[in-house]
Amino acid sequence: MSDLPATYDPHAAAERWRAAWNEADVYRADPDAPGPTFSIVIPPPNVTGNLHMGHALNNTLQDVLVRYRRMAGDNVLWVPGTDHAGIATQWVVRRQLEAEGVDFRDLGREAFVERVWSWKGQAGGTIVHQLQRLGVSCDWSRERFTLDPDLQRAVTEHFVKLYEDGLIYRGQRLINWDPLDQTALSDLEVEHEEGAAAELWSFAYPIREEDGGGEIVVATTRPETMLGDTAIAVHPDDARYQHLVGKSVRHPILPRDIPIVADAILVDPEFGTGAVKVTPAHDFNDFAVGQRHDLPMINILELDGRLNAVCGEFQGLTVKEAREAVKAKIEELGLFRGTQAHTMNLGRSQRSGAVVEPMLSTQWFVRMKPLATPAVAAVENGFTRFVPQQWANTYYAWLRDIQDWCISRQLWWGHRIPAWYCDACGATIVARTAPEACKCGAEAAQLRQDEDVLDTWFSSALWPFSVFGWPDKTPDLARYYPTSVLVTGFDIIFFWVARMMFASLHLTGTVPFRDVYIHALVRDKHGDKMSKTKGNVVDPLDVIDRFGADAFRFTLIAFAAQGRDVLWDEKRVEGYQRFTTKIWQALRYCHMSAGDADASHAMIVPEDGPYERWIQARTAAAVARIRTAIDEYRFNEAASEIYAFVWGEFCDWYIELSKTTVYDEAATPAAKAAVKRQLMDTMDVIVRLLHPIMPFLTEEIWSRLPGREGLVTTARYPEPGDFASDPAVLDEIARLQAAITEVRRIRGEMEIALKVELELRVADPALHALLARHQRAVWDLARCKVVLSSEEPTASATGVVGGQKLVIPLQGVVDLSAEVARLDKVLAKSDKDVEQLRKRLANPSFVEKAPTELVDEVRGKLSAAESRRDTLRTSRDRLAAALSAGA
RNA sequence: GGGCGAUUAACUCAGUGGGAGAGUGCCACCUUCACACGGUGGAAGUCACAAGUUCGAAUCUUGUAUCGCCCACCA
Repeated sequence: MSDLPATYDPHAAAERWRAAWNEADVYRADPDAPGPTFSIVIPPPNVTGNLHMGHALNNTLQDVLVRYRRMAGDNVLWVPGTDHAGIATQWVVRRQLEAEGVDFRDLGREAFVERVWSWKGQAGGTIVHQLQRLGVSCDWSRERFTLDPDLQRAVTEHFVKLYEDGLIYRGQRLINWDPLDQTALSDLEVEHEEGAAAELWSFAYPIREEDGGGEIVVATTRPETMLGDTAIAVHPDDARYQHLVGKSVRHPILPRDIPIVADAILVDPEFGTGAVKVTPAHDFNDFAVGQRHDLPMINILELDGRLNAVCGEFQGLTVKEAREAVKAKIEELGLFRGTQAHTMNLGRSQRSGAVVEPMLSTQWFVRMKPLATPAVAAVENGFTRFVPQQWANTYYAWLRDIQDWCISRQLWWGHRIPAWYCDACGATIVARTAPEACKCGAEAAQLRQDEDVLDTWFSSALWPFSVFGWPDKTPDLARYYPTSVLVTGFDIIFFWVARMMFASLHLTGTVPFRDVYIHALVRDKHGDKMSKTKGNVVDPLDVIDRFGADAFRFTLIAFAAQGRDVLWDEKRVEGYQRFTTKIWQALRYCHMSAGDADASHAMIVPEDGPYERWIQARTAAAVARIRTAIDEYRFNEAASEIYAFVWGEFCDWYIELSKTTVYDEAATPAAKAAVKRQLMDTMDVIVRLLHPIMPFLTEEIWSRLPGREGLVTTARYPEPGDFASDPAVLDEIARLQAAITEVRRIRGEMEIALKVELELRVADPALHALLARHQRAVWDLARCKVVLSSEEPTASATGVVGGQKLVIPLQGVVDLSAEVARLDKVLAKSDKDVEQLRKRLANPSFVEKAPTELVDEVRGKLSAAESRRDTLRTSRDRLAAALSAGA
């Protein structure tokens, strides 16, 4: 195999293997195929989206699970797709039209929606292609879009069912209004900006003359809303105001009187003046007061956020302008009563950034309490499990204190609400298909469908089963639903996870997924959230371009410790890119030394040498640890186990040990064949273990291993039982490694080059026999000749392995005072070990109460440490004495 | 106001009851026939602080400090 390139080209490999997977159609699921079922639905990215670090992490995690389960023999399905993302998408196209000088409203609904679809056809696939560059193994034949006809049908079914069950209603309520997008928003779509500077501005309402005159002072951060005030509230126990309850004040600007009411819930008598202006149509707390006291609710705003006709002279002003104008007017009327600095939280639309106005509006709502209760119970009872578990608390907290969900949006792009209003009788008809006629006899022409569309998340909530064709009973639904696991970020537990839970429970009678793996956010290396304004955004595609998808994916996985944010540090990718190089170089070695090896897979254990048995036993242990780690969603652990095995055991030790045979001209062909086969077999195992994390590299290597058929992506994932375990050989090689390391340490610290050949004297026959058996390895790795001898020349270096002394004569090799200095250093450590162990055993309650095995273990350690210390000390003293005698 | 999380080597992070690890960086030596994107060895930490539980605490409890996030929102 001399045609093996000197380096790995991740880009060529990605191209090649993506095409090969497609060609072989290996990720298409078959509901009739055998095996345990493993299914995942992708968190559908917005169709307008571009791949960001969050997507990269999220999808790499899913891909690791999916590739692993597939190789492990499961019947795996990973459903991909995108979300129509109502507001976001409407905005993209709206801006495009504006750039062309067209106001989207002039285009009309039908033409606009058509335009969005055509945009989707051209540009909507961007994120899908970007995901593919990451190497994800979705079943693309099952790709779904939340506005596909099937999924629209599911949404309609969802709406109608909830309506029929009394869980959806239409009503006039206070909602969050985005004056820029001119649509209602749910509570979740409003983000609260903390600590906005504001002023608490006080003014007086004059009490009616017939009620005794005088004034009552209120404070507000929003003076303009006084135009919609319909009450003044005071605390019922507040002595200052008790006599005024039931009386009225005169509105200083508008021609109306306003009652003074007592409300213990709203009013804190300690705060401000203890009197509160009440604007039920523009404040959530005030709205509740209005309901309690049956107050009129006066809407003062147009849909674009400007003041309406109710406001008289202020009509047409923006809220901001009106604030100043009202203040000026009140000062002019002599009613201004002072101001003080104040901080408040400002609600902004998540999408548009506009300041959200609480507004009285007729909208559709989902009654949440009856839906939330079973959703909480399902997690409490373990039908769905959060990983890490702590996120269940977040989920509970939100669902237990939930408000009704406003689901109608004043947009054109989305699922149209399946409700019709009869012009003749005013009836509301909710139906799965457009009704032919009204009960009152009115014909279809007199029925108008609701103009609004549904919150995007109303359709996302169905994703785990709508993608399978629900409400039809499809084979996919039967086989793959409920899904195995949902992998997502904590930021959408409320938006999405909770909603999928209650929608699934209500509509399908089952939880949508067994596990929810919640991963963290990807931040920059300082822990800051990546954002365009901060300019710290890392583009995953750029990382892939520079380092390759394999190194990028490995980095994400290695960073993905449970419950922790991922702090992006490019240095780490560089490190893992080196890991790909290392593996590639290992492959080159295997080929150079074993290119003509027998291609057979068979592991013929009895004929194998000790190093082959050793690496097999180590492989068994590594495989077990790696499988367990992935099974338990400890991704970073799986990554570091593979890394440590490949680099620290296979490359550092097995490959080096294999050279004792590979480069030994005297070795028998059978011995060489066994080593060559082992090299290839271990590469084979490594590549299969690593495939879920580094799919392209491993596929490339697999294709270059002799005798391996097909694709690694369809190969079997290794199991610990595939490899012979051999405790005796593990112990033997551990001693060999310890001896080699001890010699290397002496060489390193005393700066004795490897080309200086040394003698390694061992007095213990057993240890000598062991090292002599591995003389070739000791020679290759430490340049020592092993000798059985209890003679210790004064000029020697001393080491200890397994309680036995190693002596290395150094006469003429090195300055012996260096060995004294080295031994002093080692002794200091050794003394400390002994001291610590003694201290532990000196504690009677430790000996008494700690488990016997542990106490025995510590005793063993102590005697080993003491013997080691004594050995070293004797040598050190002898050498020091000789030196001073000689000097 | 309520809740959650973090604080471990210079840096980025693992480590959920038995005496602290990795990668990067640093120092020394080595161009030895897979790899200098390498090898070998080394230095480096009162595990934020305080108290408690325990024979034993980075790990469990409580408190404190600092940082971050989520929820609620006294006008």
